[in-house]
Amino acid sequence: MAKQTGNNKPTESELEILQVLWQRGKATVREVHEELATIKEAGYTTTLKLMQIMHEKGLVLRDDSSKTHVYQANVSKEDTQDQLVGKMLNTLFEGSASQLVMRALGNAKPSSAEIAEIQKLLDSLK
Amino acid sequence: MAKQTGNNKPTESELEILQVLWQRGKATVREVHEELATIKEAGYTTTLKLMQIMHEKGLVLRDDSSKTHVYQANVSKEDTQDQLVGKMLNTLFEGSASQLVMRALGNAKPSSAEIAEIQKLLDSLK
DNA sequence: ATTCATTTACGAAGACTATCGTATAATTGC
DNA sequence: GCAATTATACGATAGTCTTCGTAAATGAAT
Repeated sequence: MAKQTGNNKPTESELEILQVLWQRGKATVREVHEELATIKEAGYTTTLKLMQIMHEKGLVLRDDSSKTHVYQANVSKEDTQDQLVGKMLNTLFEGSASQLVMRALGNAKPSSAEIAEIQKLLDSLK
Repeated sequence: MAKQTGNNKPTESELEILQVLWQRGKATVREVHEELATIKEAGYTTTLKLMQIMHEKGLVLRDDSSKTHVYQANVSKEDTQDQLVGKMLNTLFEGSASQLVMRALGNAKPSSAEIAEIQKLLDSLK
């Protein structure tokens, strides 16, 4: 999995595609496209083009040994999350993680199971 | 303060400018520019142009009663944070606030004061 | 008043994104 | 083998963002 260097962050559309790849592991353009079709409108060639560009950028790997190419993510979900959360921390929360956490928790009304999970993490940080 | 409608989210550069305005309340282009100069390189007219565009978009208010215009934010920091955190929740964390919180906390090494603050919020949610 | 500095306004260039149409290549089914 | 389908490749377009040069307006200083 390629290390992310900071300023090659995926675009909105690329993130949607990465979501599918993270979830499925490997997928063809058609598969990704069908899944995206459930949440947005776009032509098949649009998805194709995006995935080709992502390949050029190194965001995905491609197996083109057979006619129908098979793609997979080349950046981890975790690295991507860290990268974007970090960016957000700097540009919107002055680097204060707790402020971000408060905002996220305050709005999202987490379930008690989620709260317990966070509690556990919090305890381990103390 | 104008309500944010979702798809008019500020760009990266616009966020930098909003940061300054949120902090100072009111500011001229020159003041914003000088402050931005400490963290990035850009010509004066670049900052000016950005702020003019932000004015057209309604992101900032402008008092042009004197030659040197005075700007202030027209979107609240809180609304903007909610908007972008919400977006991130959907596109990167499948809507799970706790996952986002874990990521943010896991990486940012919050101080014990911050931890205590989060603990208080967590207690109030239980 | 004329010059000088500062400010705004305007326009344009370059980069990047997202979108799609069309062409070409490969595979499948008769 | 040939037609139809499916996939990829390529190029073009429209939109947006960032950047800056240059011109025009305003105000200050001598």
